Amino acid sequence: MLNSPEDHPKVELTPTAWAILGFLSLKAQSGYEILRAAKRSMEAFWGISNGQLYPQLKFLAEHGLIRPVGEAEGPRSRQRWEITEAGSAALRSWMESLSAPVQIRDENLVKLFFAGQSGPDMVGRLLEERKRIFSQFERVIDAVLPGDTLPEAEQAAALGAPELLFRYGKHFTKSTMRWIDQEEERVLAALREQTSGPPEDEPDDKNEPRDEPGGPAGER
Amino acid sequence: MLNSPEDHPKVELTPTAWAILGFLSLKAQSGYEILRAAKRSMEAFWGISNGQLYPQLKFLAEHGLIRPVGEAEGPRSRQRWEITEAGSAALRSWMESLSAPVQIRDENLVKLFFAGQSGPDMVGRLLEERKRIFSQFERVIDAVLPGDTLPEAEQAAALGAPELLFRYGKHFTKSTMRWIDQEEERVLAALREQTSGPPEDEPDDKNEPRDEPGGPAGER
DNA sequence: CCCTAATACATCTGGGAGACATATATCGCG
DNA sequence: CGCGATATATGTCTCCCAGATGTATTAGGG
Repeated sequence: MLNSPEDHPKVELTPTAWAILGFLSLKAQSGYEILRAAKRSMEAFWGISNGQLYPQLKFLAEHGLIRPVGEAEGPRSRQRWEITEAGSAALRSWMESLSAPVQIRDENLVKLFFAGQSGPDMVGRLLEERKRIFSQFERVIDAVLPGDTLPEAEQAAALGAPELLFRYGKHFTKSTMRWIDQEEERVLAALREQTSGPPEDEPDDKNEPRDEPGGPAGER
Repeated sequence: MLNSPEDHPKVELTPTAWAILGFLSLKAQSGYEILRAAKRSMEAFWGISNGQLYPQLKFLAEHGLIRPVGEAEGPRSRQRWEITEAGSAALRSWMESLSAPVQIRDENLVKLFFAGQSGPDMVGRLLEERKRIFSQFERVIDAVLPGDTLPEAEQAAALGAPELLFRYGKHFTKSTMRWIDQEEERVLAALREQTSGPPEDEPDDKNEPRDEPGGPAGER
């Protein structure tokens, strides 16, 4: 047959391209539909941006991993795409390849890192903000499984997703919230210490929050 | 005096620039030292890349938020920097400003999202990989607190960090590992179901992993 | 039939990661 | 003392990516 795997020798794809291919493996759809599906289903753990999507669709088509289905009704009208045999094969081999390490960018945590210098109440304020951030995060997660309004094609893949992502998101947010509560107790303890003179005892923990030697502790 | 806050009206800084400023608020140091400190202390939750660091140092100096201390011994030799008054003020107002939402890029999770189509054992393989990823992650976290080898200046800020980051990292990895174990039990259940005919009962959970209604379940 | 909004695709700008390139300091060793 | 190897330190380049913005198309209401 025509499309042997050797037709398109081996192309390096960007992670975004693999994700696009993944969505097209669920069903044939347009770029815009991919965008919305990605936004609803996995925005929390993986972004697909406008600026990457359309060039990548073109690139994937050029390399025979996807093909247009039907005709675009106009130069700027909706165009649906479907995955090819070669695309499915590539996708499977991607699934079996090593994944990139998890990458996190957490500005609130950076602030917390430096907040020690500014005293316990700065830490407290940042923990409050973190609570807000993660309750917002949880709302995003909750939108992943809005009951039974999911399109059929995604329900077909339900063994892995989106239920799995939903469960992970829930686990993740709940666990983070618990950590914040623990840290807030620490802050309260530090504040008590500060107002009532510093006693030497410490609760049950090995990492005692040691005072700065001559530092800018009580500058607020 | 000369450096009133109005000298440098208001500049938008990149998140990386704020982090650099934060490290210089701990102590005067060179770009390379910042790089190493960031790598050791917060690589897991915030990256500072080579390509951003040196241009940003120049930018911060131009805007009077940091200044060189001493002289560079040669055109390409070590140059130490210290934070200025204006820099400290800017840093504090950054700490009080709203933080960007947490951003995560988790390729393994994307694969898991699409893995349902490929059957339970693909999910199982990906969960195994996830375990490896997070045990690696935990080793990074463990390196944050290597006993007492931390430089003094960072120990001075210990109320917030690096102990706080260490605790968060530990909490995060342990929690993720627990989730993986739970999901692996699900996979085992699905595999049992697959080999011994599908019984209708389900363990105690509300999100039952439903079979695909005519799908490519047993294609391996 | 026009106005407006939603849909859909496309482009642009700047931040960020990592590889690579270059320059300097240090150290072992004969 | 000299010389290579390694670690330190700064600088540059490329590509990926997010988000903003721009523009064309479609749908709906009056």
